[in-house]
Amino acid sequence: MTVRTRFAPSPTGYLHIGGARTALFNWLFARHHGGRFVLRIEDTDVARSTEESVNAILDGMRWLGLDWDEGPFYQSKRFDLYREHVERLLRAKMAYRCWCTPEELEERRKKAIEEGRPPRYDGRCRNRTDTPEGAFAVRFKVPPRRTVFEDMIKGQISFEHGEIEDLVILRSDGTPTYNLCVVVDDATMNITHVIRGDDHINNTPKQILLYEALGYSVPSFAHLPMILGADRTRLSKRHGATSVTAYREMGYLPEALVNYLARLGWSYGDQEIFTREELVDKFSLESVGKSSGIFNPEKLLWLNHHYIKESPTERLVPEFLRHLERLGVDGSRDERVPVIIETLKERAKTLGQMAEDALFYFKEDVTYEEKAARKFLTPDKAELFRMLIERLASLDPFTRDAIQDAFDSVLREKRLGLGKLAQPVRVALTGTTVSPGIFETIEALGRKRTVKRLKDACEFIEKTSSETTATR
RNA sequence: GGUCCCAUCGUCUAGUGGCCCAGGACGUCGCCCUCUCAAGGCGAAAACACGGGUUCGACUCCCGUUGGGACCGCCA
Repeated sequence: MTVRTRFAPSPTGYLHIGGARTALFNWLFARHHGGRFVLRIEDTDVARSTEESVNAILDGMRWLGLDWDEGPFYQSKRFDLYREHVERLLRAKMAYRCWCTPEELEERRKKAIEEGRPPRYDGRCRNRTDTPEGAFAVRFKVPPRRTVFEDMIKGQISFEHGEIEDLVILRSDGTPTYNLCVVVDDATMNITHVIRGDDHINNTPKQILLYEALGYSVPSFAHLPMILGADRTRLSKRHGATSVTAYREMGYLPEALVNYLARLGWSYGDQEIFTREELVDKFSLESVGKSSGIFNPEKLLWLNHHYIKESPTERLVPEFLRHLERLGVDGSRDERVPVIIETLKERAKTLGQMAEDALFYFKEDVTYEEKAARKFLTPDKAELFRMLIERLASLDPFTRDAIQDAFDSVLREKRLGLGKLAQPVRVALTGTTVSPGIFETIEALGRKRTVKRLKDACEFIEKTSSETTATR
């Protein structure tokens, strides 16, 4: 039998980091076994589901490269199928009508909690023979025994049915509920392995009971440990960015996120970096851990940095331009872009940061950081800058090696170390004391701008030195 | 509160009874390299929750305690 897995998000928000990992593990498992990966949208809660959310989820999946073989299927389009199944259970007396209203149930629940009893449905409509007027829900009759199943990650798990209440499978408005839909869908879509978060463990016995009642074979289950925030509670908005989209917007690479998510809960010896192919090749549920993991943004950042460094420059160009644009710079027609990226690759942890760091290359005028200017743009530098301008003007080709030669010749003549010239030039060109290596910076900035900025710096020096003399 | 799940450095983890006075990675700290910042190299601090068993021998097996988490809906 070929492996079939599925990812079944409910479209009530964006693709969450936790959801993305569930999707990834399902995808990896299917791909590893040469199986099929199915996408299903669980939108039975019509009120909370939105199309916008569906699109966000699909976009997120595509961006991460999690392609699906079938779907997306929408539960909202399969209501007839679910109702048929409910009918079947009703006819077999495995389910019954319940006329208790949500308000009554809520009241009983409250009372039960107050009296210290478990807040469970008391089954009062179970053996009811009359058929009152009004809307009714349908409940599944949970048989009195225990259910044991073998979880592929957690091992054997067992539940005493006394703990399970007769669950509603059809609401009084005629719409089916989650537990029924999942079972009907997974069964009719021939899902062989249900891989999902372990927050679903408590639903599993109910679902197994439904499979059995409906005469379907029960799939294998694998419950993934949760991803927690730094405070060890379920990862949520309070822990910072949790949507896949947000990471894309910040300039993370999908391969970094995929690699990070794969390693959160799964491991392969001491290996940290995995290509997509390696992941598919090496993934197995046996090496998925049982305990929940805390989302660590620092490590994700490290991986992102790694992938930025390793990516071919062409790969980064379009994304880089996008981030530049958000900062108000159109670099699309600037042929220096690849070279500029080269200078920044090694030090940018995100593409967003790379764009920010690249801003000085594009600005018309440099604004000096006050402290930097005071320290490095001192009167003695004007002469050095002029010598440099002269030599740079005649360089051909204008490459980092040639630029270094120009520096060397000035330095030799003046008997100075590189440090004495590099920092002032850096300030003149970028306005700050931090930038890529000075030769590559100049090469990427280009001759015209370099010369212009050095000249501007000379003017600045003259102006400030005359001011200080004047105040003396 | 009930049910279920979980428990190795701050974090992700390796470890499936002797190879472990516990290995790797992120982060942190120090040193080296150096035109700044990074990158890179080298090094350091840092963990088997606790208590009982089982065993010649437990991080590894069993039980309990403690701690953490999830779920308890006519949400999914």
